[in-house]
Amino acid sequence: MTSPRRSDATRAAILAAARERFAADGFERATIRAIAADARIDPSMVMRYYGNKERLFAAAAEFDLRMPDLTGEPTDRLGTRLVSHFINRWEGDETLLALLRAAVTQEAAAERMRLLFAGQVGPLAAQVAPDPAEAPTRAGLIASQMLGFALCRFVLRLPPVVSLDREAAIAWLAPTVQRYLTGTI
Amino acid sequence: MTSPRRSDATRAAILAAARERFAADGFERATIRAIAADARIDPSMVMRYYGNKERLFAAAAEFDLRMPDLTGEPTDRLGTRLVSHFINRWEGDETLLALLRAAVTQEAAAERMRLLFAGQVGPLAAQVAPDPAEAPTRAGLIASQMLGFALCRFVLRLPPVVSLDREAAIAWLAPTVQRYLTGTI
DNA sequence: TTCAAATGCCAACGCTTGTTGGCAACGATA
DNA sequence: TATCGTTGCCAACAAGCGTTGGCATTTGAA
Repeated sequence: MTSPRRSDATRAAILAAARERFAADGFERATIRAIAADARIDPSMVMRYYGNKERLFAAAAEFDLRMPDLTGEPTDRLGTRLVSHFINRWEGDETLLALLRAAVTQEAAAERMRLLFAGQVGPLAAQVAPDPAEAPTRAGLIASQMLGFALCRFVLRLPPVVSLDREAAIAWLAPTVQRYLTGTI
Repeated sequence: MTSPRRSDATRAAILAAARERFAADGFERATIRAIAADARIDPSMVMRYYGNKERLFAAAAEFDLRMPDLTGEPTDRLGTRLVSHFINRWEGDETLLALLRAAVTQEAAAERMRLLFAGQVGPLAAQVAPDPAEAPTRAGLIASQMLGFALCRFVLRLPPVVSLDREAAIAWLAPTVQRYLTGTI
């Protein structure tokens, strides 16, 4: 049981600013100075509370996919449920965007991304796939489609992908994910 | 008709080194000094021949998807043909990898990626899609899957995606691309 | 009231970066 | 041979970066 510190508000402000900057600019273009300015504190405070830039990123990019429990869900609705859930997670929390932007050049961020999909999508695939041994492959394929969609929509901003509304996106992507999850090759 | 210059070999060496570094490290982590060292010349030569780092990248990331002519191809083989072609392009030329890594943080690279898919996949989709007006959307969806696959395989290196052999990758992805190209929602 | 810990800012360090200007060697042309 | 553009390197610049140490102020407990 740790008692709340007076600096908790500062720590939180730093973390929020860091998430925003990392999401918008990526790891190397987001500077400690800019993050500190956003949080209205001195850059040296960032160092005191988080040690260095890498550890700050590690703290700011803490993320959980919060995969839903799909037991009892009709098998043919799994794709729709999953795509809908992923879009929710992407749009409700910019941390995943920060993670994606950083993972392209930061090995530590890439490793976290690997753990995220292997550890959270993998088990879900193991539950519903015809052969549980294929679960990692199926999780990887789902990652390729959902990360690719996020890349095109939020990072590259391909106009036709940006302008897809939520329902159209689900209608297009759900059958793909459904097949990666339960279909046969 | 421009006559060949004595420095053409140097220019080519710089360009080759730049492609390699940009592909491996991304735009900001690839330094002019490192590129010059790889090319075994002085950093100032890079500036003389390419002006600045952005123009060097623009020259190094010149790329064409070389989309094949698919007229006369059986409609149901389009997905396979396309996926196979994309994998060839990815594996045969690291320029596309450099472009992807840079596009995540460099607006100019992102713009080039947008033009690449709108200008080269779009027209192909317009030929074979049920409704040509949907061509941009279909091209965007194909981009989301193929870029997502490349992201997971070459950049993030998700183990199950890396270990997919060529045939398995085509078998999984081709139906997806086929549906994005010719299927209905 | 006293005092030590916590909080915050300032100024500066050392390093790397992209970029520039000048100077020597070379090579083709006259 | 004399000349002039080309090719290349060296040294240095200004700017920005992550990071550090010291000093003032505030806070909460004794």
